[in-house]
Amino acid sequence: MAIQIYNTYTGRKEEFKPIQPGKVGIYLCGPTVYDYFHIGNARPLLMFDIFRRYLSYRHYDVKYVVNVTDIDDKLIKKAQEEHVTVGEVARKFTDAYFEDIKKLRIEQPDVSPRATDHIPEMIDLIKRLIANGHAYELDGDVYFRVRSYPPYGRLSGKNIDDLQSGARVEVDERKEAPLDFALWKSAKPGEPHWDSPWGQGRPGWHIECSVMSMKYLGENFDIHAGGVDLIFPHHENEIAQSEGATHVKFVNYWLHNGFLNVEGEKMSKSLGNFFTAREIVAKYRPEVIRMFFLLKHYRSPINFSEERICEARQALERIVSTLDSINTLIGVGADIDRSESEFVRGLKQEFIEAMDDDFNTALAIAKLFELVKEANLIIAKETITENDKSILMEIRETFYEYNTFLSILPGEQKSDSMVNEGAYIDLLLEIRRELRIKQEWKLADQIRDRLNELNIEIKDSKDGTIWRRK
RNA sequence: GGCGGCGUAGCCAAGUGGCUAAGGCGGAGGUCUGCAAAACCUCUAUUCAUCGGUUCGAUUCCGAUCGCCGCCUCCA
Repeated sequence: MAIQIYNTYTGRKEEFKPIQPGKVGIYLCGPTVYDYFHIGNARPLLMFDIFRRYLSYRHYDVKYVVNVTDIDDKLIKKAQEEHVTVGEVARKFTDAYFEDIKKLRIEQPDVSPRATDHIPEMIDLIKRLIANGHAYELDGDVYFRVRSYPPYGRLSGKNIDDLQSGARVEVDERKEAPLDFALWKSAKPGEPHWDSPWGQGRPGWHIECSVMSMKYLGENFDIHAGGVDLIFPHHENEIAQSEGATHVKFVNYWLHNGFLNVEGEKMSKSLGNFFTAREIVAKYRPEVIRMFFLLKHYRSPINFSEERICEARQALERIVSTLDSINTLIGVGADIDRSESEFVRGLKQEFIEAMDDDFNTALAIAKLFELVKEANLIIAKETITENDKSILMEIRETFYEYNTFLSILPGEQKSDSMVNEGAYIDLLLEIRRELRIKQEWKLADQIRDRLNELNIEIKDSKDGTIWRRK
């Protein structure tokens, strides 16, 4: 079965057929760097990174581009408020963006183009649009002539007449039509600006994505992604601009993630009901946050609350503790010959089918829990055969394999101090073991309680005592 | 007003024209244990918002109703 993807453009799931066999070009509308991004903004960054890595896992050669919008109204406003330059705002929050995605275990895109590095290309594209009648200049501004592009509204399922009657924007009287949107804006005093054939100014918001996606992925590329709120007008405008200039189909598959809500309302800066990603990642492990998102299909809205995050943490704990048990039972590095069991193979196939079906991570994760259940059943047995062991190994290998794109297992990297700490804890537990043999419960319990206060959890079992950080 | 989506157990959440409606959290029992914690196991929806229709058969398709949400303006 081939990979199926829900395409907003056609409104249905379609078989994914890359333009070039074995290769995929993906563009995601990235952050506007005027502030730290919040946990809702993290959803597309996190999910599409997983999809991109999954496609790599499925042997596609993926080129993944996520832009950085470093010039727009919000940056200008922020700079004015803080009495710094727009460049300083952009630098600060671009750095923060890269730090934050790293903390969330999101991999670097192959290309992270900045809007301000592509002004000449934007000017070129606008020139082409003017030349072929899709755009017009007005006192140093340039507008796209929506009426000149008949398919306008196709992506968002809107028609131009409805849009005009429902328009709530104050209409710029100079424009030919209310829906015409800015490609180039003349500079106001004190604003950043670039020279152009229409005087000094700056690009409109939508043009950068057309330019940068086509520059790095070609005039026609496979996948363009973003939040549902970008469907209109941003992506609609991108299509009009790009196809108006090239007369080539812009994007084959449009993917849109659902919103993250807080108590039923969307999380947004303007509503003030947001948490920055860095706040959340400081409070919960990145794996937990990833699990939280994975537990729901990317196109559905997801409700954010600490309770939901804690549920995700518990769910993840179930996986991690089973893997721990496997490791203590058969050793971390053990390598015994394995004949792939029917059971594991079946579930692996179901996992892949779930992922292939429009990236149904919620279903895929459920398959993982069925593996966990099987592993626990084996672990609980009185006698464990060699065959049992090999099944446990297969299950463990499966988790490691899928973790290459899920990144939900605890990170390997441990600092030196943590390694040392581990040695001390082992020492304490060794002493405690002696005490328990001598039935000196009081002292033994004291060690347990004190370690617990230090967030080290002790679990006694017949196979010995294991510990972990809470 | 226009367009789109959603309504599945206490909560979260997949899914399908007909076989036992996944999985997780929580809860209840049990196992293990010096005690504890943790963990594990078992159980936890005669039913899929409501009402009609199509069908041999619908939670799944169609229509209506009610409720919730998003977009139509910057927004992931």
